[in-house]
Amino acid sequence: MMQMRTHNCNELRLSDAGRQVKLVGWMENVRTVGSNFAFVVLRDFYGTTQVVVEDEAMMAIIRDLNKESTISVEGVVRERANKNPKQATGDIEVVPQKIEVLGRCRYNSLPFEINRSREADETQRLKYRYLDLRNPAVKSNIVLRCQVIAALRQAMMAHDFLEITTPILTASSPEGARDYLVPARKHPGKFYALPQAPQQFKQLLMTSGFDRYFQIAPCFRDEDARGDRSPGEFYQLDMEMAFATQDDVFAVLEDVLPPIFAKYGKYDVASQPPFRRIPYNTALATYGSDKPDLRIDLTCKDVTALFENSEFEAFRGQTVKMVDITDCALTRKQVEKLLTDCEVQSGSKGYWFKVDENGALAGGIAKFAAPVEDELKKVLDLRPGTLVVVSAGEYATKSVGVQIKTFGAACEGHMDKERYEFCWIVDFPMYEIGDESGELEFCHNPFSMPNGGMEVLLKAERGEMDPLDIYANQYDLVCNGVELSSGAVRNHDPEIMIKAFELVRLGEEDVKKKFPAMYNAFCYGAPPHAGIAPGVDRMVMLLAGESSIREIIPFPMNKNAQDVMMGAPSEVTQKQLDELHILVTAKEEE
RNA sequence: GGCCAAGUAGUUCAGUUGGUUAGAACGCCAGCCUGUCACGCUGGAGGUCGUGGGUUCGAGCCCCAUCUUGGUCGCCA
Repeated sequence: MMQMRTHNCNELRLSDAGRQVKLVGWMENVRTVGSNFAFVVLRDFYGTTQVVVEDEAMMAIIRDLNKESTISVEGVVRERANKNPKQATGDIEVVPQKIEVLGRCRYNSLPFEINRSREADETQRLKYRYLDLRNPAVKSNIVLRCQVIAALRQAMMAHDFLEITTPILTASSPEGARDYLVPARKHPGKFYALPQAPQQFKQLLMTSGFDRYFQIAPCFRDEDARGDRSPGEFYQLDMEMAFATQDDVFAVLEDVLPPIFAKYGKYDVASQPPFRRIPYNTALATYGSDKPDLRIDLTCKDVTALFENSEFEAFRGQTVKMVDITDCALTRKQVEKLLTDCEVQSGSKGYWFKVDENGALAGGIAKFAAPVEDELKKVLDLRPGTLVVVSAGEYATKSVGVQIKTFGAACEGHMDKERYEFCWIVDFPMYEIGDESGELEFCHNPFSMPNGGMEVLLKAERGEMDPLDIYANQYDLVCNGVELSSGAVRNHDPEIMIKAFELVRLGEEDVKKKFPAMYNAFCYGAPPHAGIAPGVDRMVMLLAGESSIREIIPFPMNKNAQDVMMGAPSEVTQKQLDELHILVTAKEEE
């Protein structure tokens, strides 16, 4: 036989009995029964097949091998005496005539057991990622990732989008996150930057006359990690459409995403278009979050007015928000534990009271709620069994958002977990008062077209309207409480761009300096255009039902942006530094 | 950078008010077992309890510092 294998380890069935075959794979397990009889589990990418070793020559080879060695097994397929219905190949086994060692595993003790690697310490898993990935349960997320990306590409092409790659080595962008810089050998003292997103390139493509662009785009941002945010690099389904409105962008994603979520997701129900559209301010007021989880049926009510003169100091004169959770079976201890969890996440203390079986307010801060019980009943459902959680103070809005997500997940009957709920968050404010400067600043990004265009900017300039009331044609796509992407109708008009900058005390020179290529390009006739960029990693994470983004990245970095397997980042030679004209002024302690 | 949690055998964990020789499961090694499939049975090896200091007659446990990891806030237009 010339090929290395005739079948894979998930292929042979009862009908193959008697066939001469050759399999290859990893020796996953050996079960010896008696002294000259053993079952060997052979595993490859596709599955496992049992090899039964019955003679001394074969036994000698197996005894000499550590688990996880790769071997080739040539032999005959035989019907099993005892079949295993749990295994796809459980009706047959292979009786070897020849076993060849292909790659010896030199260690009889591994950093973790392959099939239980998900329970192992994460640093060990990342250091030995190639072993971790041998676990089919770990590998399956990477397979899923591949399938999802292929499906996205196919769907985008079907919608007449062209995939165009944009530069990885580009110019540092003055706005946004910290850049990853790359020293330019031929230009001492100058640096390339890795793109935080292909934002400017895709807008330039629109200006070039490409009508619909997309890219599975690598993006690089030097910011700290989170559970759902990988440090350093991530991928976006970046897209942009010329002569398009917000509705056009929504229509494409509402067409592309639900079938992919339904097909590849852990849950088979995905909300159907059109997705709910929730104005940013409404989302904050109703859900305490700009990324609400619509699987949860809880909302918050602002009861600030009722506690203006409260005896409770934490409420008096403060913003007070309440969430009524009907039919809540949580014990007092559980409630307080959950509130502590919320406090860790939001940094703001939470309070509670409940309605007992007689309809009386009890527990927690009931004493302070009692004086306004009648008024509370008008906005809250205070029937027996209702739990009310409360946030107060400067950060009440955000705090109540954390409470809704935490208690919604913990309380029976308030969250239908097995589904994907999409919504658009729309009408983001264009400007805000900066925390540090105390002056008007761009709230999100200066690329977005203000809702109302030049007219509203001029009004604000003349003092006829509050600039804080200007909304941007900007939107977020949210699924199950996860921000999947941000997008906008872009500001393609240099005049409006300059005016938008003038409101934050900048001018034409600043626009030119910050976005020279885009500004110049827009002066040659630009199409109105709009786009969005859903995060591929987060999407796969939702589909896989994982809570850590590292589970769906083939070779993830740890929280501190290190690749412990490759040893990155690492020191480089003095010669390399010299070529790059780099003087290192501080070093990390070894 | 702040806050919270964790760090004990190769791995995952337990370890009582601070008190004898630090345990279990899995893995590993040896022996037994001719139909296992999370094989089984018997035995064995394997520990500077993250590191350094302190309190104490006595510290895995208490205190301080430090390191590492995870979560979270800041940050992420």
